Amino acid sequence: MPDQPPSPARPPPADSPARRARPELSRDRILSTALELIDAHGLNTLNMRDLGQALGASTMSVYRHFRNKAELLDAVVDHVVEGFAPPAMDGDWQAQARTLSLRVRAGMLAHPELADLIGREFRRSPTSLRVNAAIIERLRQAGVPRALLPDTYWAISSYTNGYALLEAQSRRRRRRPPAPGAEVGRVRKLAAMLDEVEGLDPQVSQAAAVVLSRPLDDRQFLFGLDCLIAGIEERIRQARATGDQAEA
Amino acid sequence: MPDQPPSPARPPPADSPARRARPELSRDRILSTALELIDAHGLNTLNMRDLGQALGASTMSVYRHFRNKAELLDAVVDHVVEGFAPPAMDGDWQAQARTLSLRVRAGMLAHPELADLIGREFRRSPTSLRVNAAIIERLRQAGVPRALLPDTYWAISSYTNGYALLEAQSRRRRRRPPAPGAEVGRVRKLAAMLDEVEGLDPQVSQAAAVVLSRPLDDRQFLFGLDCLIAGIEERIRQARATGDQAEA
DNA sequence: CTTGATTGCGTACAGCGTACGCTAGTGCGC
DNA sequence: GCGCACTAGCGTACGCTGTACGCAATCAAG
Repeated sequence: MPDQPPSPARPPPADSPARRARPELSRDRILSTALELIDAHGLNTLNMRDLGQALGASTMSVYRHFRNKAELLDAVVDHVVEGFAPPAMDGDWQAQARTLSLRVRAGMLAHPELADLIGREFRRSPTSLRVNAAIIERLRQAGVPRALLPDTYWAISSYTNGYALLEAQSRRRRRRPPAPGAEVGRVRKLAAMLDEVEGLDPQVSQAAAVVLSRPLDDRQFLFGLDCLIAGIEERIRQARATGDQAEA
Repeated sequence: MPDQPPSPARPPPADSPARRARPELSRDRILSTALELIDAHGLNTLNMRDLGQALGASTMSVYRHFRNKAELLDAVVDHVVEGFAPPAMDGDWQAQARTLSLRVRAGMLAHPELADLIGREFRRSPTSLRVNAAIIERLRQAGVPRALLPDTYWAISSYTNGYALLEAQSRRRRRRPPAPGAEVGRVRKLAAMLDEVEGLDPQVSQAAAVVLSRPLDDRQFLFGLDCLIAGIEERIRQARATGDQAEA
């Protein structure tokens, strides 16, 4: 395993009682406190001083458990990504892929402030690798042929990440869930902005406002996801038809 | 139009010769210099002092043209997004959507360091709105029915953004284009990382390494894109078949 | 009790964005 | 020509950030 940061060679003996009046600092406590702060006040406003204070400790104490802020954030992300691990499932590969994608998206939206860190790049931490390997294995077992497995995985990942990132951003903008009747107001507001853009036909800007103000929700996410899955299934059928002997 | 930052009410009369020995500071010159610095040294390392120096000016001079760093970066992004504006095209909607998506992706990959800023969120700047409105209008004219236009737009946008973001990251990791024979090394390296992850069947990690080490390239991008487009086309056909009178 | 390791802490510093006020140069009205 | 209002450019200074470093307190083992 990769060496722990400042190498806690001898971990506290676990049977020792609370060694200090204040609850002891631990990786887990730091992580969950950091996550709370991020969820509450945003990723950008998190700083080490506030984190120390929220923990009832000093700023620098955190550095006994994490080499630096980047490593801390990485661990927070891993903490969230743990939850993406696929449960036992059955059904054809389409159904499973759908469930997996929805699960990842839900996980990202559970912490919109972290979504950027989660979805912006392919992460190589042990946790991320394990979760992704498990997802890939599910797809393989569910019947996606080996030859199409990479294409399938990356296509669905890309769509899921891309959509969830946009969605997370719109949740960050207004911290409350979209009010039921707000649809009209949204369109009008965007239409007003579009009208102020020079060199734009009013007809065009009207149509664009309708499209761009459309709320990003489950229904719309599933539209794209199902289209993508259906398109891939078509390819799989073709592959099976043309080169059947390639299958084990 | 929205008020210019410090309101340059009277712009320099344009016929005036170079008023100083040093080339005069201007929005455009600042923007292109900033973009060069970002491309060369990365987004994170850009700071106002270095930017001033690269311009042959002082740090604070930039603030005469941009209210703050965020606004500057926004303008840099807009500068790049300008290039996404769709050219005149013809062909069915599938072909046009394909071209548009490829164009956006290419634009993002032309500046991998900026990709995060471009693709992470839906931007509301006049430039972004104009470009997006033009793209939507193209899709509409090419025959995407109004009722499916929002779903179609967001699905393709999400996929394109999501894929290009991942791709940009992998370009940032190694500044050189992927060497032709490096494929095997990539797989082995990832396989080694996966082997070190606990609780992972060697068989599974082997399969995952193949999938995850797959380079993100044109071919793979087009696989997902074409699947998505084909899936959407199927929906459009269905819509036309069931409710035909909805069309104008 | 001594020794060595480990956690928590306070201080201090460098890098960042940028508020503020000064200066020198410009075009306009007289 | 002469001021006048305005502006682009600049230097200084401040507050906030991450974190290097060394000391203090704690505890296990000898």
